[in-house]
Amino acid sequence: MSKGTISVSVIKRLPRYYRFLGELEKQRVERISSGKLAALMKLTASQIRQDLNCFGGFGQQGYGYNVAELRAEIGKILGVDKGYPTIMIGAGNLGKAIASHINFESRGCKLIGIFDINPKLTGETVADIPIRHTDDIEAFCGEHKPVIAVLCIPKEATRQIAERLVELGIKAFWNYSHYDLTIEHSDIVVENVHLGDSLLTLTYNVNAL
Amino acid sequence: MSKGTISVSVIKRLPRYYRFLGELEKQRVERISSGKLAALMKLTASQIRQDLNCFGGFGQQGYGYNVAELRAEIGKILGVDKGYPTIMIGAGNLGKAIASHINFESRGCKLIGIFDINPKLTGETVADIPIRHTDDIEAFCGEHKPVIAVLCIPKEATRQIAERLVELGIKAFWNYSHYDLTIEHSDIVVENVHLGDSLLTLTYNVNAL
DNA sequence: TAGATTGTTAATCGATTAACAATC
DNA sequence: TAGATTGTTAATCGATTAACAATC
Repeated sequence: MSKGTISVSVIKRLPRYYRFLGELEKQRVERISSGKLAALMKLTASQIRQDLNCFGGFGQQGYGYNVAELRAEIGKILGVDKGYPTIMIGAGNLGKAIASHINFESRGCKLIGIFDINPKLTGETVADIPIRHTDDIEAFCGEHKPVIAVLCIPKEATRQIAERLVELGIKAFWNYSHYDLTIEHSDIVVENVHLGDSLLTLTYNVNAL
Repeated sequence: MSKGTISVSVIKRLPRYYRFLGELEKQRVERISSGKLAALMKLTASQIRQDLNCFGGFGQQGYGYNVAELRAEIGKILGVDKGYPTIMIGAGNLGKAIASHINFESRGCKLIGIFDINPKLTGETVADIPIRHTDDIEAFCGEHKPVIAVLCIPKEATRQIAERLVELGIKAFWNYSHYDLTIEHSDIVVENVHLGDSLLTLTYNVNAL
């Protein structure tokens, strides 16, 4: 399938391709050329063809790409059907919003547990999932073997919780805490989401107007 | 101050520099060399010096950089004190979480209004700001002249609301909707936040383990 | 077949890294 | 002064774009 290692630039574009192709499929567009897709996504046709050919020849000369087929291929590459068991730590405003707002299932994840250190939240339900106390993480992980953890906790707690979760077999972190998580272990992946940085970038660009 | 146009790669690193320097300042670190900062941030010393010299010579040979001073300079470049009047459209789970979770003030923005199309939410308060009905946007903008809009609305509504806000003088969008907002007007800036894409990237990286 | 459009190689462009003279 | 570390130029690396032969 692949030809060597795929660059992170390419990987970060894949979800966007997947999204646009989903939209096209919904509009019952059967096929699309790299040129048309490029115009739609504000990329170059060249880049699209280069990107897709990292994974294989999904197109056909003189025809273009079959939308449904291409979307399915990219979905497979991304792993949208993996259903990785996922837990969330921290059920404050942000945690609750993420839990109910993000469609984990369509992104290869299945949210199966939510934990918070505040006992007052225990028993509350978010996205049909009961909030458990942080003390129960060990027992829960032992039983359900989650692979991914979403961290919606204060930055002070992040380092420590992450270590604890690695011990329990967590392989990936989707980190919303105000802390740049970098795990030393090489077989752990981290995606840091810094919403504040994103806003600050916007502010910078407003200055430039 | 600047030397020509700054590349987006550099700009996107600025908030992270600002964050790390804030942390160092809090720990009462007075000065730091590009080498030490690079080790901390997992960058190269070369890159840090290159980045900073896009804006001017903030360091001193043989000494390094004064932490507080450098942070202040970067803060000024980013515009952390601008206090751009900002409104939010959409007060669902995500909107409420963003409004209460993000410190707008420390990022050059001042959240002054929240709007939702659901009349049941009107009057509710989030982050000390009353939720208004979407119908009141025009009157509010006429009076308060907001510059930035945070969009936490469904993708179907985004295009239209954005156009309406541009008419009302909004210059920048922080867009959380499931829609790639691209404004044709050249004097409008957009920061699309696609949390779903971020999760999907994580899923891809988990597959690779 | 003729037209369209891919897959892929080559050229260009930009960003990162290395090196080192300047200087605090 | 000697040591450290910057600012900056040059070298390298990688990513994007252009071009075109292959082919549906």
